[in-house]
Amino acid sequence: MICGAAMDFANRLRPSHLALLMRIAETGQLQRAAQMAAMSQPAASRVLAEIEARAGGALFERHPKGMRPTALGALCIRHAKVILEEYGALEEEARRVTSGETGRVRVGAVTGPAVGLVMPAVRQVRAEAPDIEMTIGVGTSNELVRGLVDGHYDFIIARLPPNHDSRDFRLHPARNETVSLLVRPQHPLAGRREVTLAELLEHEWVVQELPSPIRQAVEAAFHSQTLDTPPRVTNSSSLLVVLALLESTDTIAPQTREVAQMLAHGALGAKLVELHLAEPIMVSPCFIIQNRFRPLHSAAERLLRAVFDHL
Amino acid sequence: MICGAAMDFANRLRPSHLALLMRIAETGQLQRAAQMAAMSQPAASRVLAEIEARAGGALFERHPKGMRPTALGALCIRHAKVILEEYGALEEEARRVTSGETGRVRVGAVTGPAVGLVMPAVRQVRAEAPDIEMTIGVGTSNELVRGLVDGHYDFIIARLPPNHDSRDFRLHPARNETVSLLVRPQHPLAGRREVTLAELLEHEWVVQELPSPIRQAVEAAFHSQTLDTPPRVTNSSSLLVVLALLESTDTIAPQTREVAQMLAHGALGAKLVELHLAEPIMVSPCFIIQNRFRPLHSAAERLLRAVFDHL
DNA sequence: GCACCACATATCATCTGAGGTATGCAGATT
DNA sequence: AATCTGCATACCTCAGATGATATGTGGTGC
Repeated sequence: MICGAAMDFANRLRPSHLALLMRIAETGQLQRAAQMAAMSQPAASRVLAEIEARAGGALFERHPKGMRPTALGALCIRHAKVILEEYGALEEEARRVTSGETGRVRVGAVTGPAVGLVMPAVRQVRAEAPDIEMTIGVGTSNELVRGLVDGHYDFIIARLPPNHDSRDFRLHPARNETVSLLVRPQHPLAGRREVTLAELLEHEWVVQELPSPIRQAVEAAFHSQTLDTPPRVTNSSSLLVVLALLESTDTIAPQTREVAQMLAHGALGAKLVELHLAEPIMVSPCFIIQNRFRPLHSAAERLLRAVFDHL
Repeated sequence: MICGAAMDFANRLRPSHLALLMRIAETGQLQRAAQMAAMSQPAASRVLAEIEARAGGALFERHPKGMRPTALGALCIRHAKVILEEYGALEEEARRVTSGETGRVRVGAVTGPAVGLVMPAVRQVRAEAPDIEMTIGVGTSNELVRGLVDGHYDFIIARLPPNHDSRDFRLHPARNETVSLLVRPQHPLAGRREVTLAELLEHEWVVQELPSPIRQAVEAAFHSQTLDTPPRVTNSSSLLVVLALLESTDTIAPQTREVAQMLAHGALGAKLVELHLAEPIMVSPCFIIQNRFRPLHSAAERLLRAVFDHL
């Protein structure tokens, strides 16, 4: 056997070679195949000759009118079709991934921006590129930042925890958040205008535990008016607990404005109202945070742009 | 879109690249993948970097302990498996064709060698390489030579027709043929030893038409003993006619020795016997003939060798 | 016999790609 | 802090692939 030369015939067959073979088979003429491949006829002739040399036999019978595949040639062409098909599929899918038409995005956010920023952005991207798989994580800023560092999130919207070096991140301020106070419609203060904090002191409250930003914001608001903080407080971050209390008692529940509005005015039919405060309660601002050294892939980039659109 | 660079990403992905990707994914380490591919780690690193540049995104996440595929990388690997599989199949099938383990052979022969040479050779090749598809054509030398010139046969075993330029062919003498005379067992001469031609003159004969070689050989045998040719002759080349006459009458039927032996002693159960002649009747010799300028492919080469083995 | 067509061959220039070694860099481990 | 591991980068070499032009060859058709 005259081995040695044909050591790995197929591995040296590049896709362009396969394409040439197919074009020759299609047209039956080397010349046409050559000009389809944007090369000169001699070049095509030589490429074919080299392939045949490595294959160890002729792939085409030379006829005066053109070329017709031999058994070996037909074999190659049969496989070439499959291979090129697969290459095309790979190219197409890769294009869709790199162009952000498909992919997986994982975004994290604290409750307010999750409702007010991420959800609209997700809906927008979902409409534009339905093949993107988006995962929205909601948690505390600390959890989110840890998730970002671990690579669990592509980017997050959270408050900046003090214990992380901000040089590791790329930050963009998100819009300011304010706190709304939710009550049930039967609450004595419901419908009142310009409610002061002092009036709220003696009511029941259900608030997230310290050191949550909302709790901090609420307490800061009282402190800034040299008031004590409300004494009758139930601690819970559970929305379930909050809703249960709101539904059955005259409890006041602070929530970010976005969440409050969703609950009060949304299509969910929750019968809740926002108190009208004399002065707004501001929460420490959120940031859009991404890992400085981990570039976003296209799908994530796309969602991020959508988030910016909704700032 | 930053097109232009990634014009045809997949087409520049060579099989070796795909293999590298798969090895990286398998081992999770660039180094191992590199040494599996018998290359240095930096080379592998650069290859990967180039692929990623063309793909438009990272294919692997770099971890301190190694590499893990990204979504894009997993996509490529998925397709790479299919492509490499197909390349492998192509290589394997091509190897079998070029090494003559499979393929199509078309051989032609006149009756004698068809039975005595080609059939044993075919059986041998069939046993060694069952995937070779063999076609045996039987005909007159003229038909066979025409078929050889037309490319219908890879090679033939025939007598040399005078009207063809023997420089177009490569010739090998096949073994000499002799004619046997078949009769039914009840024939008066059956079992007799040293039958002379003169004794045969007045019997019935069934012989091929002139200018068939057997007819020529028979007539030449009579002429060489200054005898007339048998007068009571039925002309037919049809084996069916011959067998019908032999079965029902005391007709003498000349056939090449191979055919006669197959009929008389074969497993077919034909009740026929060969006459025992005082002097053998020689047929003009056959040649193994191939087209001088059309090289045989491996499967044909293989069958040809088998034919030579049976010379 | 001559023109024509299609493929093959020759020759040259060019450049991509594959490979090597040496070295840098970052995270992890001890 | 020092070391180890694993990948990236820089720089150089070189074979082989690519591509164009010009020319040869072997058929068909007039």
